[in-house]
Amino acid sequence: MSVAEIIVDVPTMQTNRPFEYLIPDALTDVVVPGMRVEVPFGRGKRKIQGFVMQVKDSSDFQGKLKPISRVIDLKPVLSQEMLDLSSWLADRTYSFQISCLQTMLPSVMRAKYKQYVIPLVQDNPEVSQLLNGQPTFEITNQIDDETIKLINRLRKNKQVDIQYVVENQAVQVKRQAVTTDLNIIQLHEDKSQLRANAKSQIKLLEFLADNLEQLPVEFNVLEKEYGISRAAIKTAEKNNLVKVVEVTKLRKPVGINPEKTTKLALTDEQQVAVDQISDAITNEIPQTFLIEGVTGSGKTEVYLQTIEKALQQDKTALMLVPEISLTPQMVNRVVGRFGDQVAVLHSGLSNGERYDEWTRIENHDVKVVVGARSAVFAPLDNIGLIIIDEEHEASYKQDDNPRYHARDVAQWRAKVNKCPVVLGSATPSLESRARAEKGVYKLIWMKKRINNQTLPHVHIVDMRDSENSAVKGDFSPALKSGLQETLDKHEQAIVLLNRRGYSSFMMCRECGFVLKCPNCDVSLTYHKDLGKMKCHYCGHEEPVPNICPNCHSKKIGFYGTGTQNIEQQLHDLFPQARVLRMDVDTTRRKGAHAKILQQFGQHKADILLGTQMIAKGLDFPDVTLVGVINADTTLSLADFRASERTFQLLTQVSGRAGRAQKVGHVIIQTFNPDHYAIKDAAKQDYETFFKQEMYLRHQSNYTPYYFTTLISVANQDEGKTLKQSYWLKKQLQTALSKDAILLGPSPTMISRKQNKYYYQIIVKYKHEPQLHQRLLEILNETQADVKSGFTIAIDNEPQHID
DNA sequence: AGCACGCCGACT
DNA sequence: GTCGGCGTGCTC
Repeated sequence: MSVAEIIVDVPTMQTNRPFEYLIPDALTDVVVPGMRVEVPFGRGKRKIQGFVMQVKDSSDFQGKLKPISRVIDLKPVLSQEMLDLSSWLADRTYSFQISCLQTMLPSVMRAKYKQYVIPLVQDNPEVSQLLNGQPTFEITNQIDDETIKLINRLRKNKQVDIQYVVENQAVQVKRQAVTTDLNIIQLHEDKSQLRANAKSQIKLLEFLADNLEQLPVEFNVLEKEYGISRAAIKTAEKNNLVKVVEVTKLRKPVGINPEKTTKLALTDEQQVAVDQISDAITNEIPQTFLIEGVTGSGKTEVYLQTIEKALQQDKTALMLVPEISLTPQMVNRVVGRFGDQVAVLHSGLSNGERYDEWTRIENHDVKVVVGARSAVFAPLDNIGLIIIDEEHEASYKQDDNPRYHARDVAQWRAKVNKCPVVLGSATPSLESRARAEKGVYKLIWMKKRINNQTLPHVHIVDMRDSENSAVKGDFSPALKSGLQETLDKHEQAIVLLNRRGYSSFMMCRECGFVLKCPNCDVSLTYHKDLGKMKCHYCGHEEPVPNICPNCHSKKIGFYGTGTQNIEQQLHDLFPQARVLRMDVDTTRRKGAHAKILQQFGQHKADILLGTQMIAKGLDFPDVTLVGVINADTTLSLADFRASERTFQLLTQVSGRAGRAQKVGHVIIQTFNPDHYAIKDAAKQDYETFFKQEMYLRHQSNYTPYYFTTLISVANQDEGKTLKQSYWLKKQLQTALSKDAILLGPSPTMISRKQNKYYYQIIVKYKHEPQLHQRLLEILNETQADVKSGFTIAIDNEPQHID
């Protein structure tokens, strides 16, 4: 007897454990751990997807085992390492194991479920009407209640049945591609036969001649990278110049073959770093290194040379970068060094493309994977090195289930693969830096900028000063003249507006009324492009009112500063300057982000205006001025990481000024010029900031001195939410020692989102062996409430508290 | 999640 | 009496 333990695709607490299924004789030796299978589940004829966790030859189950219906994959899609990882992850993040398994795979591998009504009788008028001449009727979630009732009744009376279909979306799509039988001489001959105005044909033949060894090449590559249209290819096909074939395997897109780069000579500091990490790779030591390297100290070269080391030893390497710095600049540097051994997992990929990249990795076609957070689950074998660049970035933590931190996953995989982890940052997170202090991580300093570039001159502008507070707009005289000077010298400037939450809202000057979202407890923000008021949480839209809905006064107007507003001010102050705005609105479209940066890089604009996203890892040699409009908005948040985030942001953005030969200037406008986060950022002095911040974290019992767990509770009914919160707190109290600190319940900063009320409880602790178990029990005990619209979320080591 | 079972009220 | 409302509990 062959039995499989299977995690089924039903994300609830009650089904969050393996279920046993019989492996039919025909599938013995076919069903192996890590494979997806289709199984019957429940009393009806429902079929769902499941993951095989284990295969064994006996079962303790008392009832009758059902057999596996069919296998979805021919070979396992998850290795034993990943299966083990999913168990650990589920436990650590308090999430369902099925959710963990699914996050490890490309989204197209998630099963799609469909239900069809199939007739059991021929002559029922109601059935005939429902089917409407079709053999089956698909049940979608748009079907009205009446029809659902009808189907249920017909089913009870055995007039119809319901068929469940598990669909696998992950099929390799066939793509059209071009190839040719002609050789290079024939191609040139044919080209010369063409009419001179057959531009596309000439272009196509030239391309083919240049890339003969790369054929076949996909249509979409030709279209996107070379502007050769489908029509042109068809014409060429008609004239027997080319052949059109279908390809399943994704070819490496020809266009993004960047110039090969070679190793750069290392500075002493870089050499030390490379040597230490290489040692750990060679000796297979799962040590975590923290490279604390100022901007421009050449961390990337260290990454590249250590990756090379891993490859030399026939190992693979994984490099994580924040989504936002996954720019062509960055990617080209890696691909330039390692060529087609690299797979890049960026957000610009379609789901199909992502699946193709995943397949390439899974097939061992690549040795290096570069990607954002989720790339930490890349199906690499024999990993020799894991790098996490900009280690402090909050985006490494996923903010919905499973709430994992890529750093933790990386360290887990490092242990299994016996390889080092390299964390790199100019402004490490407090916890990482503290671990380095304690010797848990090995600290590597890189204090010198390459070519001894000088650090930018930073000027802090006190906005409380009379000359500054008297100004109408948001630009102090100092920033204005700084910008003017930069423009005069034909150099470029970056203007940072801290946080988008600070954008325009509507307030009545007569009664103080603020226009708010009807579903969420936030003010609506004005979107100039839509000409509407919009909620950032639920997407609710409404027209801009011209009289106050409360007191009917006409004195309702915009307040606050958004990027659009600042852009207007820039136009008014410097009419001749070309301004590029980069924020959530202008970068919503895929690829828009890269396009804006490219334009700016080509000096097609003088000023780049934007939010946080312009602060990261960009390297524009002509930028000599960075202006920060409002340094303090992140400071005033009621979050224990507020200072850390402010410091990191200001340090990062200041690092953008004056690379290459030119001296950079940074002008920071603030209402808190004496705050240590701002003063230390101005001096680019991480160590001083670290000491001060550690002292304050110690005072207020926060990370890294204490562990934190955030539990948030939500319900449509505010009273119920509060009652549940207090019950929860009491439950926790009984499980915790006197040393633990229990805060709340308190309403979240946005206390109502999508018509649900949110309350949170914070647990701060040093050693609470009971806590984990108690939280799991609580999750189990609250199952009934979850069904009635109640939610409970547990965030282990939250990145922000709001 | 989806389904059955079971217990209540208001209908032919 | 019975049809159908939803609360509860189970799924290998």
